[in-house]
Amino acid sequence: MSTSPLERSLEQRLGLRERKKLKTRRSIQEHALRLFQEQGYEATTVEQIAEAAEVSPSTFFRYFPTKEDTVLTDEYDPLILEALRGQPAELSPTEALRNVLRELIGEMLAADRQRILDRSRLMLAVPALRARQWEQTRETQDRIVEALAERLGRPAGDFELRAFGAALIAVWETTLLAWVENGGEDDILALLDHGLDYLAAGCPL
Amino acid sequence: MSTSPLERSLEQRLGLRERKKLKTRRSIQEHALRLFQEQGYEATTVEQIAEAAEVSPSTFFRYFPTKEDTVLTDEYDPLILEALRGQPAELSPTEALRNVLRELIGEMLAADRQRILDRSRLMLAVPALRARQWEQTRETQDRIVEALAERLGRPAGDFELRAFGAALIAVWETTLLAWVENGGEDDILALLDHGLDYLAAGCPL
DNA sequence: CGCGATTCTGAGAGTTACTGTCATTTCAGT
DNA sequence: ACTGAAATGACAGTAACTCTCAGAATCGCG
Repeated sequence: MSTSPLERSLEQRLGLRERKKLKTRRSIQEHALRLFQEQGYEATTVEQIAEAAEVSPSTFFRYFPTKEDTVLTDEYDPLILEALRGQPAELSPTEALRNVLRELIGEMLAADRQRILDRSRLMLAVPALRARQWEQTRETQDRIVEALAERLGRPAGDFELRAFGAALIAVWETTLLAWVENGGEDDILALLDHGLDYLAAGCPL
Repeated sequence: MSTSPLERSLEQRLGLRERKKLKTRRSIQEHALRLFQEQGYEATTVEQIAEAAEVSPSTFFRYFPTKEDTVLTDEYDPLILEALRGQPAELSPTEALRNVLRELIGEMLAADRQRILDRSRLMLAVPALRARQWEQTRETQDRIVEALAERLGRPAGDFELRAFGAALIAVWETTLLAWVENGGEDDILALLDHGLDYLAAGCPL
């Protein structure tokens, strides 16, 4: 008697193969992050990580294209776009984005505060990671600008729109940086609001 | 009869050793950039560059700590600070920075337009270079913020000041990017003014 | 000019992140 | 159980660096 698809989706859901893959992936990532904390990022070799996770170096690279990717699996950026498209059309871009950021950051912190703080610290401390992170953020910025262009019916390359996106991301990065530097003790949402208000006021100095 | 220090400072100024070093450095850099243009950045190995410049790979690394540095020797960023400190104290930071950027970009373009365009294109096209460039720009941003803090008598870590610096740099990067994408045909100063005005107006959308 | 001290250079060996190939093992569906 | 597909590990190779060391070029001084 074979199990029905329904039962299986409840009990195991994924085949043994898939479960093993997920487990291996998590194992590699956890050992990597642990070793980075213990010995530093550069001082930790892929070989060590592979050994700790009990896989061969070849397998490591099948799961993570680069050593950096063990830190930089960024699940949040795609969510921003989704949330942005979900915002009511009558809101101005500024308001919509403020909502989106508030929502996501709220959830994010509630779920993972300490892990986010640790990872952010690592990313800010290691040049290679910082660089990759910025690259990723830039892509998100571009996609936000595209989404806004669509929303406003402006051309995709619109200069003001791009400047807006860049300035917004800059404020967000400043906020995150300030928060991390202060050990995660500030109220990051208040800080962000402050930054956005300041930006909307034309950055008076 | 020995030459006086004065004469030497006009005629050779530097010893043979120093002159050779400068020559070697320039040679390596020129061959590197040429090869990058011809075959692409990643496809060009340090060994090839060294061979073209008629030095050993060891020597290459004595002159440039990394392959990236052959492209990224950035002589402009330090000038910004100097120019900023030279601005009259009664100008607002915004005005002062606008002046500084206008001055420097004007000079820069007058001297080297095509080379700047080529190098910028390369830097924007190659991820590794983009990343390093951003890192460098960030450092400049930090120093600008420090200089402004001093100028205004605010604490160095002032959040608004940092947000200002970040937004300003973001607008500048957007400007440069738009200019390069359009083949350097726009009036970059007009574009920059537009961006700065837009920022000062609070990025209305 | 000559000579010792300093600096520059090239050769070579080693490390590490990554890529590609291929045989072996492990799982999935029948 | 059996077969095709996917995952794995061993291995070889590349390229960017790093370190060391011996020899050559340059400099400063008498």
